[in-house]
Amino acid sequence: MPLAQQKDDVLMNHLLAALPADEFARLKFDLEFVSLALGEVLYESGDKLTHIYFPTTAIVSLLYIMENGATAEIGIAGNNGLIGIALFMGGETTSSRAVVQSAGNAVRMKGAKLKAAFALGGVFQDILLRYTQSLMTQISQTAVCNRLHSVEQQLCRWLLINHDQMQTDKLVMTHDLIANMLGVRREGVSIAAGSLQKRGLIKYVRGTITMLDRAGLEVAACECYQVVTDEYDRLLGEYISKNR
Amino acid sequence: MPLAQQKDDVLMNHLLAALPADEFARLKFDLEFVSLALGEVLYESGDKLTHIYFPTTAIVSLLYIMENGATAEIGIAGNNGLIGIALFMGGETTSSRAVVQSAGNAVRMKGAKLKAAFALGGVFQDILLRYTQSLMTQISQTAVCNRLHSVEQQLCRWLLINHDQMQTDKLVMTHDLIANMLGVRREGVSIAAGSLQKRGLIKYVRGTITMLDRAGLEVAACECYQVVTDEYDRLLGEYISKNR
DNA sequence: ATGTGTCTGTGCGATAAAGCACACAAGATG
DNA sequence: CATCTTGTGTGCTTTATCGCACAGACACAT
Repeated sequence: MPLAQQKDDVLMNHLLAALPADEFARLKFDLEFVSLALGEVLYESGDKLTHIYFPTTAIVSLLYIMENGATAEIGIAGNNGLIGIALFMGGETTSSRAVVQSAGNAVRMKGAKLKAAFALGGVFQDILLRYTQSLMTQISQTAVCNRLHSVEQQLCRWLLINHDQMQTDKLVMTHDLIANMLGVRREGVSIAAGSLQKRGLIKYVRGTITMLDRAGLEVAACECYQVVTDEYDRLLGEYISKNR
Repeated sequence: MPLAQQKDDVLMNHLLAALPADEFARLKFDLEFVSLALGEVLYESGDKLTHIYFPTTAIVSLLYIMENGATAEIGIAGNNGLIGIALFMGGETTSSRAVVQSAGNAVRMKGAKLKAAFALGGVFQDILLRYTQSLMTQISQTAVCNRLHSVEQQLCRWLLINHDQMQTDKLVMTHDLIANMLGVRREGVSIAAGSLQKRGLIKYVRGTITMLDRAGLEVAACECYQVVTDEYDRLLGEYISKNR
C-alpha cells in the first residue's frame, strides 16, 4: 500500500488525527499499518499486550467471557478510540477479550514505544487518559443499562454506537452475534430487531442490518446512548471536533 | 485531633501507605484530614471536582442516577481506593455521584496539587493509574453481573466487597439502601437477605447487617467478587501486599 | 437441482424479578 | 404510654426474559 494512502488511513483514527503536528511527527515512524479480519482476536483475557491498536476502519469489541461461557460486551472501539489501555495504565493485561467485530484496518504501535511516548506527557498522554475516562463512562453506562433497560432499548443503543464508527449504513452481523454482545438470547434479539424493522427503523436480511432511520433509533434507544456520546464529546471534543 | 493520630489515619489508606517515603514526604503537607458523614455527597454528577479523596475508614459509593430516578452503584471505594479519578484523567467531572455509604474519615488533596503531583510521574502516578484500571475491572464486572447473575448472588458480592473495606463485621445499611445500590427492588433484597440469614451466612436487624460466615458468602457469591479482588491484587499487590 | 449449513420466526412453559398492597414489628418521639 | 416513623415480611398479579424445540427460508456448494 502506498505511503500516502497509509497516512490517510492513520488520520482516520480521530485520536491520532487530533495530535499536534510535532507530537505526531515523533510517533509516526512507530506506527504500523495492519489489516484486521472479522473475528480476529487482538488479545485474550489475561494475555500480556504487545501492541496498542488505533482502529481506522475496523471496529473492535471488548468482550467479557464468564466461567460458564456466557459473554457480554463491555465496550467497543472504532476509529474514535483505541484498544490496549492496559499498556499505559500499567496492568499490561485486562480481564476481557478484544475481538474484531467489523473487519477493517488499524494502526498499531509496540507497547514499549507507546509507554515511552506516554511518559513524555503532552497532548498524547492527555488524549489517552481522556479516552480512558470516556471508555469508563461507556462501561458504566453498559452496567446501568444492563440492569434497567429492555433488550430493544439496548439493541438500539448498540446499533447507534456501532453506526457512529461505520462508514456505511450496512452492518454485517447476525442476530446471534449481537446476542453474544448484549449478553441476551438470540431470540430476544430477533424479536427486538423484528419490531424495529416493522417500524421502519432498520432492515435486515440474513446477517446484514441496514440502518434506515437514525433519528428514529435514537428515540427508541434509552438515554444511555446519548450520555455516552455526550461524554465522549465533552472529554475529547476540543481535540477532535473538526474531524467529526 | 493530634498529629500523630492523623498520620496513622493517613496510612490506613492503602494507596497512600504504598508510597515510597520520599514521594509521601512530598505530598504529606497537601493532605487534609476530613470526616465524612453518612449520606454526604462528595460530588454530584457533572460537578467539577475540587478534591481527590483517599478514604481511611469511610466507604464511598459511585452511584449512577438515571433520568427516571432509578439508581445503581457502579463502583465503590474504601481504604483501598480513592475518589476523584476524573481529576487526573483530565475530565474534571464524571457522570456519577459520589456518596458516603459508611461514615468515617478520609484524607483529601486539592485538585491542583494532585495534578501537579500526578504530572511528576513516579510511583504516585503509577498507583493512581493502576487503581483506575482496577476500578474499570470493578465496573466491567458490575456490568456483566447485572446482566447474568441473580439478585442473591449480587447481594453476596456486594456484601463481600463492602466487608473488605470495613473494620468490623457490622454494616449499618437497610435493605432499601442496598436495593438502591444494586438497582433492584427493596423486596428483592429482603428475600435474598432472608435466604442468606436462614442459611446462617448473615444476620440482620433493622438496618444492621452482621457478617457471620465470610467463606459461606464467598461460595454463595458469583465469580465476580473473586475476579475483582484478584485483579486488584494483581495490579496493586506489589505495592500494598504488606498492608493487607 | 439438490442438498446442507446458516439465519430467522414462532410457539410453548418455566422462572426471576417487577409492581403493588398491606401487615406487622422495632425503635424513636412526644 | 401512645403514636409515628421506619424497616421488614408476605402475598398477589404482571411482565420480561429464558430455555427449548422446531419450522421455514435463504445462500451456497456440488
